Amino acid sequence: MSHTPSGNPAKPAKRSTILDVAAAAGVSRQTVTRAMNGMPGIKESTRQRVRQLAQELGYTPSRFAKGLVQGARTSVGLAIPDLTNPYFPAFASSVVELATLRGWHVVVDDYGHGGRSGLDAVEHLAPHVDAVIGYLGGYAQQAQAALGRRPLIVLDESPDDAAGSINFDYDHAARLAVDQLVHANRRSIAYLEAGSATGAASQLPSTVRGKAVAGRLEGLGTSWSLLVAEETAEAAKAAVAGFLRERPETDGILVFNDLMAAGVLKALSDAGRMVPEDCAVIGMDGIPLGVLLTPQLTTMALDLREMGRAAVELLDGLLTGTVSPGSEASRLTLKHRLVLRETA
Amino acid sequence: MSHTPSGNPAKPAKRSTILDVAAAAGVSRQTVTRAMNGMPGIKESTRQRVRQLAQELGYTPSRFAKGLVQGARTSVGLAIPDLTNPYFPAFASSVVELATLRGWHVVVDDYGHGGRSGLDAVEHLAPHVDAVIGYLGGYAQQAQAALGRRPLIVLDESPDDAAGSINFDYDHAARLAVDQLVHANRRSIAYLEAGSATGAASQLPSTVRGKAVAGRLEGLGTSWSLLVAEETAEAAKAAVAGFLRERPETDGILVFNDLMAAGVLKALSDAGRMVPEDCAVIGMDGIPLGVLLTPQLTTMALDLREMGRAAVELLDGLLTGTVSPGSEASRLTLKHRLVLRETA
DNA sequence: CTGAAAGCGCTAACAC
DNA sequence: GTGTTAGCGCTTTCAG
Repeated sequence: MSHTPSGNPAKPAKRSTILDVAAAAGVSRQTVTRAMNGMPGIKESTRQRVRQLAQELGYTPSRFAKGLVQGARTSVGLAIPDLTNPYFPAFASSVVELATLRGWHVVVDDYGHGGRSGLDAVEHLAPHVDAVIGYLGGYAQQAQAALGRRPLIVLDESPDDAAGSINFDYDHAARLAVDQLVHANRRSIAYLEAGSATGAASQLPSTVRGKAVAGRLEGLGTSWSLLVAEETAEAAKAAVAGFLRERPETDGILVFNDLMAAGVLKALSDAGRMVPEDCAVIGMDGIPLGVLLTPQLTTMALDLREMGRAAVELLDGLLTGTVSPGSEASRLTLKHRLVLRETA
Repeated sequence: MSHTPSGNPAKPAKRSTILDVAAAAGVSRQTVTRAMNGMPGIKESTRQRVRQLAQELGYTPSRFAKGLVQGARTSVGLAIPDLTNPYFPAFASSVVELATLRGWHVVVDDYGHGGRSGLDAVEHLAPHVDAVIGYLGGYAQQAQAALGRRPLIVLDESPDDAAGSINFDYDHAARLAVDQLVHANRRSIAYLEAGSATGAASQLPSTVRGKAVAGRLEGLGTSWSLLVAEETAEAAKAAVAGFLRERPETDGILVFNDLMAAGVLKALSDAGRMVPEDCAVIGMDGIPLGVLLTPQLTTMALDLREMGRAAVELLDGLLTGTVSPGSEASRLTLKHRLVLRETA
């Protein structure tokens, strides 16, 4: 048990500065600097004494003054739509790990609440960071403008206006997934798209991955249906539950992402359908959640650790000037791989 | 190596400062400040022109100079052991949301990689933040020391040395959970603890929640077993799989957290046990994952949004001086509630 | 080994 | 409307 010396500092007293410590120790501020930063050219006893005093006064150097003088330690903004979808923390975890390894720090903004947009997130982050990595869902152009010279790396979005980008080869993913279903002789395939549930009226998917899936399905001349639900497991479950009543013959479902696929599995189970016997399911993302489901989810997986590494390395290149903004090297395209588990 | 011709600002040229913009516009720096910050007392045409130039020069104000002059906009560090366990992002999401609402920004450190500790995380965060909220797994004393006067809020840890703390009433949780099993006539109960798998040799749980569960079980004179596994679904699954072979009579399992409970469910299903008929399972945490599992997980739930709010409000109090460090108001204790779903 | 000066980039307070 | 002065807290010279 340790006691706080001389009472608790209750009110946020004016932060003590280097000068307070210097005065208390009867030395100059440079000596304090030397003591605090472990610099040479100072007597060990002095260092001890100064540090002791600093501790007692609760002195901690101002990050602003330090940054102003020394030049910024890199600070990266990470804009994410929804930490509640396990996909994003998995990605964030990787980014944070690798950024930390480089001595950077990461400011996270989850803009999924209160009707905020990816642009809001970037604007909120902008004053505090040297660069931003983010899933913005559009706005790349304005977001890059808000950052000025500081690089923006956008994910899963048209790369034209950002310094860097990471995209996915959805045609490849769609091909693998659709073919898997078709080769297993699935005849009535549905694709569950994420979006505002405008009813099943719209015949065209709106997301890039949706379009890729549709394209492949059309290309094969397979009969298929489009379903739309909000990007949550619950909404997916409800949408599929309703759909199964209309189209009981459905024997294969492709899903926008794994989280929604979890909801689809629930709907199938509630409807008494065996998976994959009666109906196969393929998700997309490859998050760890998939193996915890019953049956375990077959999915188009991205290597999220690899993605984090790609993002951080790309940013490093942009920051050091090794990679120039908008150059070929600044546009990455990653591919999904088919992970066969139990649902297809 | 590609060198970009002048004209395309590729290399990280020396950041342009307010003076560069002032010079380019032929005005004083104060006018630039007024233009950039939307301050009054400036002709609209001048503002436009200055902003235009700033944009072209890629000028963005130095956060250090600004912070030095204006006093810090609050920056909160969030130290978290593992973004891969859905519990933590759920909590983080809430903290980030509410901090953002207050105009704060949040620097996240996930210290679960590379053998880093909670203390490492705080030390890494310290230079950049005005306060830290964190699951540190010990180290509160040293972490608070590293922060000096800046408040530290520790979660799920002895609160003695931190400015603020949030703890859980595990006795209450253990009572609810154990009684639920006992009243359902479960006779051979096991508790799966998180920790380094030292073999089933140790007869005593090491975590606070483990001790609470053990206490309740002992108090009731029920026969029970202690199991230990690392804090992952996979490890939990393996541990339980092995245990079920030794003790096939097991008919109720209490689990350290929901993630591990997911693994337990898999082990049970692999062993051909029906849940809850053959064996009931109760998790702890109340993360969204629970409802996606099959069968849906019964659990001792914390309201994570509520927790995030409690943490942010407590921090606000500490920062403004409304709450004094170490005072009664700075020590919060939250209770779990039993959420009955399908596994018990 | 220690101290004194200069200045990082910005904005608040006052001139004009 | 706009410019000038001062100074935020720190580290980097450079003297002693």
